[in-house]
Amino acid sequence: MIVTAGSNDISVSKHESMAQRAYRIIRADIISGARPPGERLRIEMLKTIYDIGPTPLREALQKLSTEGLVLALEKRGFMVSPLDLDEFSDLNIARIEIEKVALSRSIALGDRQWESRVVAATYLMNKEDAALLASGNGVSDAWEAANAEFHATMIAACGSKWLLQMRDHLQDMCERYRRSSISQSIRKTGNGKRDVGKEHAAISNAVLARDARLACQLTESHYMKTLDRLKRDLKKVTKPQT
Amino acid sequence: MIVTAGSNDISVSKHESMAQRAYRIIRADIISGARPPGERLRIEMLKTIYDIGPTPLREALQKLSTEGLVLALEKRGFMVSPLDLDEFSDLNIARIEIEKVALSRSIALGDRQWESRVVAATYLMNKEDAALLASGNGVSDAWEAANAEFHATMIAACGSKWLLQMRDHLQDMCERYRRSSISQSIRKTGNGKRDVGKEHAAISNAVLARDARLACQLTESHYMKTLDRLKRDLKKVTKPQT
DNA sequence: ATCCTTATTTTTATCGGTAATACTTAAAAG
DNA sequence: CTTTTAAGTATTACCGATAAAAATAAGGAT
Repeated sequence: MIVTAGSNDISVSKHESMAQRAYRIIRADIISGARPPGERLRIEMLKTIYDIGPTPLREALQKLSTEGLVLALEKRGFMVSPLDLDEFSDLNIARIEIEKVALSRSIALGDRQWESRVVAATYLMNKEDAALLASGNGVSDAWEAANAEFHATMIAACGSKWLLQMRDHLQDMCERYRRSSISQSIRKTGNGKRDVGKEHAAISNAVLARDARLACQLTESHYMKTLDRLKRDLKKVTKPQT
Repeated sequence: MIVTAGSNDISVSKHESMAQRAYRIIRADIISGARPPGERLRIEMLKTIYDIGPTPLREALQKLSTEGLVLALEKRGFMVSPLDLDEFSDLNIARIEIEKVALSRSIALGDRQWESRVVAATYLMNKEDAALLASGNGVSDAWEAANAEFHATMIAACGSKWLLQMRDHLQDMCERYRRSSISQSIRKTGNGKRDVGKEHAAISNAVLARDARLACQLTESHYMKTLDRLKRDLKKVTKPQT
């Protein structure tokens, strides 16, 4: 199973309703940064852009406001939620904590089948990490996919769909911050002086050794390193435009 | 600050939009059980009941479907999400795990101000527990409020609004199951042979002693006891009606 | 005679247009 | 310079039209 980076599994049905289509597309556009934080989402404007009527558009925006990606202003329409450094910290705290909980549970509950998935994901991740180190010109889409799959697999056996769903949601929220940072520093270095491959390998070993304590600790510091770099890069971006 | 049982803080504005009004009311009706699980939510029907037009109703239902309280069926409208024992377990696992994380963080980060809030909430809880034990005829609304405030206070200093928000959401989802159970056993016994007051007191002591380990353990078993009773009562209710 | 399949009818969800209402901005007067 | 008023713009909600699905009835086959 291949899981694209930070996506909820929204199946693209043939007979997709206009509301669902609008929701899916606008959501992707917000997370990718195509619709920048703070941008006002006027119905008239969206109507012409996406060629979708006002009613399904409003439904989509309402859904997105429940998720937190869109802000519904009283009698003043909608806007893409602005970026806020404090919220980013908050978001990451929640994400990392939930990830640790899920990881511990996964390690405690995972069966042989799960172990094999871990081994498989680690293998792919290892290859992609090597390729990343070799090429040196930033992360590829393949690496992104392998990375997402790697971390998703580690916690897959946690035994709670809701726990996983909340993690996915938080990850999507974080993704938007990450993209904003990347669009500035244009995916410059692979990962500075970090050897991400080593970190991934260490996590995988701890997981397979069923050492929840160590696995959590490694995962936390793994994410924290990325977080610190993002925070640095984001300090310039967090002025929401009106 | 008084927090009513398991409610998100949806402010009731004077110039509330029809969509928001619909969302708020239908949400409350679903959680309270007024709209039973599995019930189809036809727009025409809701239009006459709530005296709200079809567009804001659809917006409200879309929001609720994002939350998980309502199920959106492809080209077949909406229905109240059916009750499912497996999902209830799932939900509770997530809730308890997040609660433990938040509690640990709260104990580590809480300041004197927070301690005083803990003491205050414990005091009220203690009084309500005593009243509950004395009267013997089931939990009162005052007890419910004190209980919600008690547990909310313990984790209030966790330092992540998102963590708290996710807990609230999960709690609301659980609440619906709880209400279904209660409507059957009609709030019969206070809590069987449990002395909930003792449990609350023990949790409070562990929290004030900054013993995260013990506090988590006590909180977990505290919730698990309630959970087991609910599960027993719910085994009869979980046949979703068409 | 009964059951299954098919066609028709009725119900109902979905979507786009439109009118009314509220807000914002800009300009003019005090 | 501040305040008030008016015009323009955008949001909100209702309505009608379209299309899809469920229900029912009819016809044929076993």
